[in-house]
Amino acid sequence: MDIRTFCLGMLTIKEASGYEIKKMLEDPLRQFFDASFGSIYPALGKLTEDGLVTCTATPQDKRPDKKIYRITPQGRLAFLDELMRMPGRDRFRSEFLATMLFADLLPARHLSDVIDKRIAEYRQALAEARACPTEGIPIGYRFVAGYGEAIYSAAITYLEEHRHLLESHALLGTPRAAE
Amino acid sequence: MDIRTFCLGMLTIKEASGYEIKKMLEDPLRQFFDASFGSIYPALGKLTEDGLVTCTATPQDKRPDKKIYRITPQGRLAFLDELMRMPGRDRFRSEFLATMLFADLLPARHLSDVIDKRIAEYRQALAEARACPTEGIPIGYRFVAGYGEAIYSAAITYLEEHRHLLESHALLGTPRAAE
DNA sequence: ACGGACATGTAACACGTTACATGATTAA
DNA sequence: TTAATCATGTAACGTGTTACATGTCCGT
Repeated sequence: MDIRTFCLGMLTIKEASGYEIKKMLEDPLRQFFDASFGSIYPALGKLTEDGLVTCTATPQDKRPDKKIYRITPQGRLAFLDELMRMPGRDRFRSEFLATMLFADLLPARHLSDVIDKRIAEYRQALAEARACPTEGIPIGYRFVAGYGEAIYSAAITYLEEHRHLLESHALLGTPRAAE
Repeated sequence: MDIRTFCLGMLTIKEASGYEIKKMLEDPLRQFFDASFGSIYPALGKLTEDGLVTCTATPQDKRPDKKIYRITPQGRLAFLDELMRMPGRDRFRSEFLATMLFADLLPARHLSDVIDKRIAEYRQALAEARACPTEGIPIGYRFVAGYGEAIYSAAITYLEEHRHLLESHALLGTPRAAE
């Protein structure tokens, strides 16, 4: 699902400006969804052109007009259409895992440092997922936040229980079997 | 970590052709890392230009030369340099989760179908992670495969235990609070 | 006869990020 | 005075995918 479609989806929940859509992607959802202004604003422009949303500019003193976008009936249909397609594969791109893949090349101290920091980040993500409000939001939000909790809990547990595999290896300076 | 660096990393494990690097990314690792020929071949070309790898073309009958790449000492240094940098944030882009976010817009049957299929896919991924060989590969490989197991197990459990939240909602046809 | 594995490579395209451009208000 | 929040938008850039181009061998 591209940003354009995702914005359209956000507008099924409530009317919003580009700025507000960006904010909705923070806190509980930022782990899974993210977008920059540079993609949101053009996306909203295109949706307006295509008649899937309407735009009302509200003048504000000493600021650019706030543009409130609302989804149209055609917009709802188009979004549903997109939503009914079978979702594609997940893509879990992780620089952390890429680093762990080559952990045997790293100094022991640095390795431990990287793992410590990542566990701390995951704890942070977990706390944010748990802070997800339980009212006034579609059920899907809670479901996704819960998914985040489950995944991050599992990741933390795994890292804590298995980090020694990499760390003991690093301390021993064991050379690779392949070399 | 971009594809170029990742190829360099693969070559720290053993010499390989572009085709072989692509194959190394299948099976246990494909969940986390992936790359197309369209990115691998140009990457190897650039690495050769930069002197980080060398290339030996082995003629084969009735086939294009097989080009074996080997990492150079400078290549190892460059890769280590890259590996020592703190890894950036994970990016978990999931069309499935994007769909679940708006689950309340979907017909109940379709929703169940999507969840069923996804659970089946995760089971498949889990089986592949478990099939990861335990010998002749760097310790990091096993660690990453184990991470995959942990994550996919947790995801399956979560989906099985919480899918009813979305499904009962869909059956009831409960309208959104926000509307 | 057809698809898949082997083997490399290029070009067009899609998609999103970062940096730039502008500017007021408010809290530390 | 420095940064953050509010508020929108464009252009350059990076990075990777898909499709195209070529051709053999092997199994069913």
